[in-house]
Amino acid sequence: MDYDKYAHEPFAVTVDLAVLTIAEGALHALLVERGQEPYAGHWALPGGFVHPDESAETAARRELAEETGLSDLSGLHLEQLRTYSEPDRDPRMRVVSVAFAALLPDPPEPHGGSDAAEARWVPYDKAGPLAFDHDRILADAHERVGARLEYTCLATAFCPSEFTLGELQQVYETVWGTTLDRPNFRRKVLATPGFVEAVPGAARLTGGRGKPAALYRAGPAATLHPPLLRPSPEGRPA
Amino acid sequence: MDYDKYAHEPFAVTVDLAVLTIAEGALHALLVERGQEPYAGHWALPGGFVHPDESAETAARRELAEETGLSDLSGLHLEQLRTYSEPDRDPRMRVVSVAFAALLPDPPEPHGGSDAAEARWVPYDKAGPLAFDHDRILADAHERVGARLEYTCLATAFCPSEFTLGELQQVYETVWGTTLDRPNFRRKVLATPGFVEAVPGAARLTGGRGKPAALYRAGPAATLHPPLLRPSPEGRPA
DNA sequence: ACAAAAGTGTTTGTGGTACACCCATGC
DNA sequence: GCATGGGTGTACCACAAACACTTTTGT
Repeated sequence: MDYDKYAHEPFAVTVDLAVLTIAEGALHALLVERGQEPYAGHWALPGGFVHPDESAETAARRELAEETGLSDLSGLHLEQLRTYSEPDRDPRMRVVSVAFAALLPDPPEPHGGSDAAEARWVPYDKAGPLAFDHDRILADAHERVGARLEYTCLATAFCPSEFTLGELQQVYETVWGTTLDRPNFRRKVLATPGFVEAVPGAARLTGGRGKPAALYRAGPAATLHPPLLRPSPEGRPA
Repeated sequence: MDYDKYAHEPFAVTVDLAVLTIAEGALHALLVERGQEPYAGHWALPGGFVHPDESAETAARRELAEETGLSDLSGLHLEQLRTYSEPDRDPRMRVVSVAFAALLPDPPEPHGGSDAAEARWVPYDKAGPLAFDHDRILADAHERVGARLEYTCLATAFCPSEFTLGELQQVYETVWGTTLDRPNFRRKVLATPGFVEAVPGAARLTGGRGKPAALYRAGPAATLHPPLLRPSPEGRPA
């Protein structure tokens, strides 16, 4: 280790955000159209350089606000995914990128911003091919979120502050691509202390028709014990 | 984004390794005594700067070999933990560190090496206080490994290529700090397809006394379905 | 009346827990 | 024989899957 800051080829450190939401019953990712080379005109994950006085987490929130014009980041759940450091992942120079997975309820309309020509919610299946190694980052984020739904209370981060159990269930079904039994899901969630809290007296129509659903808020718990396992990913009827 | 590599204050990118093993029935971490400022004479996690042509993963293996003289890294399991990027975490300059959790079976004796005055296996409970934010990294690694034991086949990475079920159980008990019911553990492991494979005919004495135990190898599976949950971390009798 | 969505009840089976018990080896 | 550690069998309990059924709303 030496002390000369300029002795080595410098590294740049960036953040990339895989921002997910649920709209019209389908998983969507937030993408920006790049305004500059390399990959100008291609779609990419929002992100950018970490400033000298910022942590990666701080930079992630700032970049998201700048590039997409999203102002209400209060409901934003940010989670570090992993760091991508292959030497050739950016053609310009050596760039190490800290990737984040982020979840938003009630997708607001992005505006496009500083470095991005345009920002848009794109259905997850139709998102790609993306610039750099962003296809892989987005896929890693999806996998990670799916896994974390099983044993954490993460699902509430996809929902607005007050939500119905049907909406919560839709989060699981959308991310996992499965269907769940409604009565059993309901029991599981309500039996887990601290997962959700009933909003007294409140109810809301969901599909326009049908019985109004009771409303819930996210509870204080962070982890699920026991976990809410998804139906056997392998052929095993688990 | 601009293209002038030297426009900003440069970042340095390092790796830090929380290398864990089980020795004498207790969890141990691999620590080095720092030979240079800052924190000269203090204990720290092994690690160092990422070279311009390396990924963080490559750098992690190289640094571990250099600093500890460990030559046989074949059984080494490396897993990215997270990236620590607080602006003031290193007093010299802006250093972003990619942390890894690593597991080794059968702890070999480290030699001390290039930048480290000495390298040594230290019982996990007695490891600290460490230099920089390494106490936190080590704690995060422990927590992560404990969680991943539940739903991945990670435990075999703590074991030599051939091991007994008793040894595998000791991995769980040591990392979790609990005791498990032997018959039930055995059934769980054998019922999970691809977790372990029997070595035909082989057996070994373990404690010097007792019935020789059958030997197993790590199987092809990577994840555990259903998971092997640890006894209720909260008071709940799960 | 009918459809749609929320919510309740019940049955059935699997899997985990907690044991008791048998086997093989060293001393 | 006894201690020690490996391995098998079993009874009980809890939970979860599956599905029938009731309730409340809009059209």
